[in-house]
Amino acid sequence: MSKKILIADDESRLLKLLSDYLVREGYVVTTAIDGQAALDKFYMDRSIDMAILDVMMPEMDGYTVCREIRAVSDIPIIILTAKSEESDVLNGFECGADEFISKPFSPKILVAKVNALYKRAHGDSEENQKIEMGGIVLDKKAHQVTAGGINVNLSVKEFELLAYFMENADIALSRDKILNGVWEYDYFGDARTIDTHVKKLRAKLGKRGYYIKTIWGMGYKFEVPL
Amino acid sequence: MSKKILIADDESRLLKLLSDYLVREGYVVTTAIDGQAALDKFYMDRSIDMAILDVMMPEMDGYTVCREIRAVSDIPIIILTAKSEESDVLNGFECGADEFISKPFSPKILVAKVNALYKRAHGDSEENQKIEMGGIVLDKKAHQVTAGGINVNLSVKEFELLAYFMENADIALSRDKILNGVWEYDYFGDARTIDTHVKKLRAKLGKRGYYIKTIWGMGYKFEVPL
DNA sequence: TTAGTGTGTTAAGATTTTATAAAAGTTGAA
DNA sequence: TTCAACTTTTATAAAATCTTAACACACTAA
Repeated sequence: MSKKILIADDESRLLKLLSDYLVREGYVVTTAIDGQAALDKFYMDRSIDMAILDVMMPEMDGYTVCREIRAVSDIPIIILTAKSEESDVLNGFECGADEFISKPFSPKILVAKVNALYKRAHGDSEENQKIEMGGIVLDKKAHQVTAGGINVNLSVKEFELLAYFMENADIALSRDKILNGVWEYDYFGDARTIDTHVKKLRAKLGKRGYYIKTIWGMGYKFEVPL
Repeated sequence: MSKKILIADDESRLLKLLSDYLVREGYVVTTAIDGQAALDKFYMDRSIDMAILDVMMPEMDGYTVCREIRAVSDIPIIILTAKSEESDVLNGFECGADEFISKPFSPKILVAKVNALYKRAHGDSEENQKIEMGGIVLDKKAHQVTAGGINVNLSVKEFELLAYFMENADIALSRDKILNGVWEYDYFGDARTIDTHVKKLRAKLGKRGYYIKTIWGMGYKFEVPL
């Protein structure tokens, strides 16, 4: 597997920095110092898997390069923007890019986005949105749950809570964690709310409801018995 | 655990606002009104766990402060930028910051990012925390204990007490130390409380219960026989 | 051996935490 | 708007745990 990335930016120091980071992550990097050069390199080497394009470049701007590439290829494209102006964003979406990162940004963020895009493009974790445990099947995409083959009708919060439990099976979860995981960041509500939803979930899941164990003085844990 | 954050910004209103939010989240906040002051405070108090730096500050800008700190420390650093400063990519990239947040931003987002960074920096704290000794397996993540492969059901205090013992195996622990380690800092209760819990622990651990040895006139020690 | 001190055991009740049910508030569709 | 479904809060009951106290027992030193 190649993992070849094309980076185009007219600031050579930035080019070097980005390149270093990505090489360290195991990517093969090709660089270009202007838009025309980027396009040339893209046509020359059709094994390129991803492109990172600065907007402001001599010869040809990033949007144009993006459109040209997109006309013939579906590879992930990341656009680096210097300004977060409305027109830029519109331009960006229209050109068919997958991600935007506005400067300045930390190398970590860039690397994280590159990794995520790469994964998505290569179906590594393909819409793997079905979880099955102990006879409970949770289908995130269809937003549907069955227990022992029988459809269980859950409300949104109940569904999200169950999903959170199943994704963190065998882990003891404090109410705080559950609030952070299922509710909003700054939710300041009563932790007893969780109890109520747990009660409903247990009831709806029937005998399988007690996969959700109470850990007294601590929280809950989803655990399928052996 | 300290959770100490240094915030540097020359706008005192913003400083106060951020500080309030973070204090509410349980952080200890130190503030500085210019870059030099920030650096001074950082050097003065080396227990600071995270820094939030505005770019535009008198005396010394945020990037410089960031670089200075980064030269001697790996703490997470968040840089606050204004839109007009966004073009300063190289500075941003090179200074080694972990996150950039451009003004204006919602305090909610800042708090969320601070929390995320804090977690990441502290090794996710509960990844794979399994201790095994003499056939007793204590899994902090799952909040579960097995002795000889058989599940042992412990209450919270019992669990914490066992964890404390196992983390301090082969060390003689006075009741005072145990109280400080497992109970609240200024717990004012009867030392006999520990005895009661030790008894229950021993009983629940079966024959392995006597790994918890009594040191007469001193306290207890967890020790696995050879 | 014996007094003195520290520890083990037990059980009751005080405290904390969770379950349940019902009321109140929200939201979105008809 | 009104209704219905959902979410959240509140109140109370029920359960589990923690602490205390009392006493029996074990260890140590004179």
